[in-house]
Amino acid sequence: MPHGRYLEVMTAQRQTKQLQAVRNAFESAGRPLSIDELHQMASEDLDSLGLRTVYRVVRKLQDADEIAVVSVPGSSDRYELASVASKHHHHFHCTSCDRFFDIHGCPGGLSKLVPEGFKLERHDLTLSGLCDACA
Amino acid sequence: MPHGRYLEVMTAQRQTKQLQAVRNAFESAGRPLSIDELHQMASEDLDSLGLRTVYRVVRKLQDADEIAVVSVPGSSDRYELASVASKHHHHFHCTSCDRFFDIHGCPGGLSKLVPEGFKLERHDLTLSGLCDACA
DNA sequence: TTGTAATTGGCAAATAATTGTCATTAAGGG
DNA sequence: CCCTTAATGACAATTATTTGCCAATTACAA
Repeated sequence: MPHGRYLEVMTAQRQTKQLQAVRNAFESAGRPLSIDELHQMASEDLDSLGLRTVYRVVRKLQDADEIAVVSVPGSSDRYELASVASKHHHHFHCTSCDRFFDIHGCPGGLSKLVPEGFKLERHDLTLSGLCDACA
Repeated sequence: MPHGRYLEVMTAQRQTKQLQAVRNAFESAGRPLSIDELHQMASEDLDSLGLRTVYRVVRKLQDADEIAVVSVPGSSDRYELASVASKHHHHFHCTSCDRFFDIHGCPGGLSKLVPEGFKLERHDLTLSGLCDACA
């Protein structure tokens, strides 16, 4: 049996405090979070939270299309709310605190950069430097 | 003693066929290469080439500023000639063959996307889709 | 050609990130 | 309030990548 959204939807979902703590972390952060950031932030609500559980909750939220993975250059994967991910946007990476932030807007005009014969399907832009707190 | 370019420059450098095979791979590919791609391509010149040696040669070329690392989203690091890296450019990632290609040109106008108080230092753009061979 | 030391390559070991296992806990329907 | 079983968390195990080690090889200066 495939592991996926359908199965999860059919399966009973318990509203555990661990799940809530991770959800709260996404809501309150308002930016893409790594597994470790999620663990740290959600642990403030629930100090007994295990890293193993964070991995499992993240997988479950992914399967439920509640969050989406954000692959970034040079750092580990981040996750963000699907409601945010569904709106085209980009990210800013602070090289000092290693946090990622959402950037709204897009330069556009990228199709003219694509070589002859190539088929453009998506693009990712990462600005980097210092965030307001670190600057 | 620090491990760095200065030391390497002072140390005798032997023109081994392994080093030449890796250099040739960079020259003939004309695109950023992963460790495994380097190993595969250079092995066509020199079938005895060990992966361990590729790691070492890449490190040495980095220390000598002959090549630079290219961090990309969702895939392992690539390396490209410093002469290419020094000219601002971006990359295209083929999701079918997993190869990266150089893109010349840049959309520009990114500073207006930066949030108030943030300091923009660099940016990375990755287009993705299908390369000409896969399309 | 010879001597020396840089280089190589196979394998083990160190890293780092994620997952399997399983006894225990607890959510929530009845 | 129970009872069933989903969920948790500690730990071991796995996976993937990179590096340490060292005997054998080889570049190249003398």
